[in-house]
Amino acid sequence: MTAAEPSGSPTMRDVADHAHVSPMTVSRTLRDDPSVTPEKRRRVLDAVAALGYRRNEMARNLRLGSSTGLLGVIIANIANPFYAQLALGIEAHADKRGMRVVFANSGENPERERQLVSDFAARRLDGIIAVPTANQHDHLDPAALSGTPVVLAASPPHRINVDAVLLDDFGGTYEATSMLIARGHHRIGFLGLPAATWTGSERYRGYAAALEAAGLRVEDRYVRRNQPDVAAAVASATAILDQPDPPTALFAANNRNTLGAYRAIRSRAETVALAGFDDLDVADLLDLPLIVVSYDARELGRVAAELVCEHIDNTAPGSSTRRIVIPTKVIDYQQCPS
Amino acid sequence: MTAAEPSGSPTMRDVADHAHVSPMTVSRTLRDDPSVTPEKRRRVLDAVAALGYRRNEMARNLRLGSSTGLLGVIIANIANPFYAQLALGIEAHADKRGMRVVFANSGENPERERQLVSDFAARRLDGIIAVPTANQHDHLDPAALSGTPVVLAASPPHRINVDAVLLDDFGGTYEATSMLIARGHHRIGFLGLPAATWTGSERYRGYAAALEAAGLRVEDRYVRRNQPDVAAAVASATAILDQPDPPTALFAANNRNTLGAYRAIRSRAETVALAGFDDLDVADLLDLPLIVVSYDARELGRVAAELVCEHIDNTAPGSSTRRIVIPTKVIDYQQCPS
DNA sequence: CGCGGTCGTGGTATCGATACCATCAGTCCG
DNA sequence: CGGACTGATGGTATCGATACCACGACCGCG
Repeated sequence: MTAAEPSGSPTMRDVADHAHVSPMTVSRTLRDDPSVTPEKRRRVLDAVAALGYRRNEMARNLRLGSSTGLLGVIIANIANPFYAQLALGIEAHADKRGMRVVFANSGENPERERQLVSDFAARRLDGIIAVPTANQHDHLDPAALSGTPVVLAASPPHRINVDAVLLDDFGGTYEATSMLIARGHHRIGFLGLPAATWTGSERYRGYAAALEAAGLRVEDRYVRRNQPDVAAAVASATAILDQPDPPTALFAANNRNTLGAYRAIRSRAETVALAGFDDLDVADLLDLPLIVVSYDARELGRVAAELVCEHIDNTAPGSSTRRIVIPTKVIDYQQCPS
Repeated sequence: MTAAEPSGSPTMRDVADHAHVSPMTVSRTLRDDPSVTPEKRRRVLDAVAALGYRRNEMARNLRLGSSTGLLGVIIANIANPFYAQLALGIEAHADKRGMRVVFANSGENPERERQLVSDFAARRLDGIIAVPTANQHDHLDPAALSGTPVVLAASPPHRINVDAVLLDDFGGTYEATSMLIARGHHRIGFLGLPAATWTGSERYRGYAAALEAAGLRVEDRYVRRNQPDVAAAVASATAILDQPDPPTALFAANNRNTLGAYRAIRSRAETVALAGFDDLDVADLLDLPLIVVSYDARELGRVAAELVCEHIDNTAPGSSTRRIVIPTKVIDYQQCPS
């Protein structure tokens, strides 16, 4: 070493000094500029290796004004397998575009979600895909995010102007509930999600509409709408089934509730039919008939990535707010014995 | 508007012009410097709101030379619930420290892992926690990453000097296999992971050691070690069980293999005992006795975050390579009927 | 009334990397 | 042999934000 190494990360100037060239030559070498002599190129690369130098992407991006090549994904609950599939779909498309994807977990906490979005925009990610936790979307408005494109997944925008990729929450729930009714169930319980969320209200709407279409009434005592985890779902299902004149079937509004309902039903003597939103990868292994509302979560992610990439490409994307709906498919695991 | 808005993201200078103050005053206002007159403060904040201005964190970090406050996590397979728990544990600790966590998925692709690590280091994240996919760890050496601290999870470092948080792969497998033997099984199949990975070789070692300790021999025809997904695990399990003189029990080296083995066993007439590494959240719902090697994945993440934070704090962390082992616990789901 | 001291504000240099232009050596051709 | 030209290299300004210093206004006190 010709001199004392600087304490912090080595910079391009350090490499230049070490290789006895100018910083410009270092920059060119690392940018694969062909106009660098093989001799100097070698010296630079040696110095880079000797110092463990690594170009500072943030400074580079600042100077170039170019995009960061990053797509940010804010998911509501990393422990939910649905989001894992969503993530894979997003990655599949981003890969083709040569973009990198980073994920952050809001933990279904609106304040955290707000901070994460703000942070992603401040770091100038090229685009953001968010699964909003609450119904307040002001913080997701690109106009308030220096124009960073935003696409919502699984929830439509509320008072802001962005694209969204949705599930057919209403239709899927309607169809599955109707199937229970067609099997002769007239008292059907509902394990739902908070009414303040889009999925929570849509799936409830689907449930209620199916009952109404069959001339049945929604009984509030059969409905619970706030189970944050499987244990709570078990408790709610048990409470519903412990009433006098209990339902003969349950509809669960997502995978957590389906698992909870399954556990509750399994531990009792009477048989209760079960249907639920979200497929389970072990659905066919359960020893109870189960109807699920299934959908291609990966496709949902892929489409969301496609939309956000279109916004990234078009400097003037127009003000068309697109809503794309991913279809759902009802699967009856009673019909297909493993 | 007093003038045409600039096309790109508004900058501090734009805000300054709009508010008729100098960029310095804008900077001070946004930094909550008390030496700004309320009057000008208001003008600045109004301009910020009017322009949708957002401070550029990258430029800010560059100037301040301060840390980014980001912890990067590179996980091997986002679809594996184990990693979701790991992520939650990391987040729990990072939250307490006021750090943000971003995740990236290597998809068990070593080249992708290399790119992601390089990218995280180039963007000057404060620290990296990685679950390495292969046994080649050169790209994870902090010396080659401008000194960015690295902690490995679930796999010890190979020829590099970093801390790691491990599972008791050997012990857990040994104990569970021994339990199968104690139940009278003398022919035990093994669904493993690639031998080139740490977990793959350790879990195989545990299996083999348990057999040997009981005076049994490892039969190669009972061993398959490369099932990348559940379907492949089903196929391998079926192949093992279809042989003449088949095993009466199987050990599966991770949750994918356990599920695959379960499916294979379930579709045949004879009963086959099953044990596996990784707990399943539906383990108690399966209609077959099941032994699992369980552990606190969240704790693993928490400890990894702790270690990497210590490195971030200590400017000279010493060269002690620590390895912390998270204990495993064997759970017998036959014993605790739901 | 003048002098030192605070307080609010703006100018300038800088973080690390690169675009642009200047420069200088070497080459080719009229 | 000289001038124009190509090609490698270095100097300078800049991206957006902020640390540091400088400056003018205002205050109180002798």
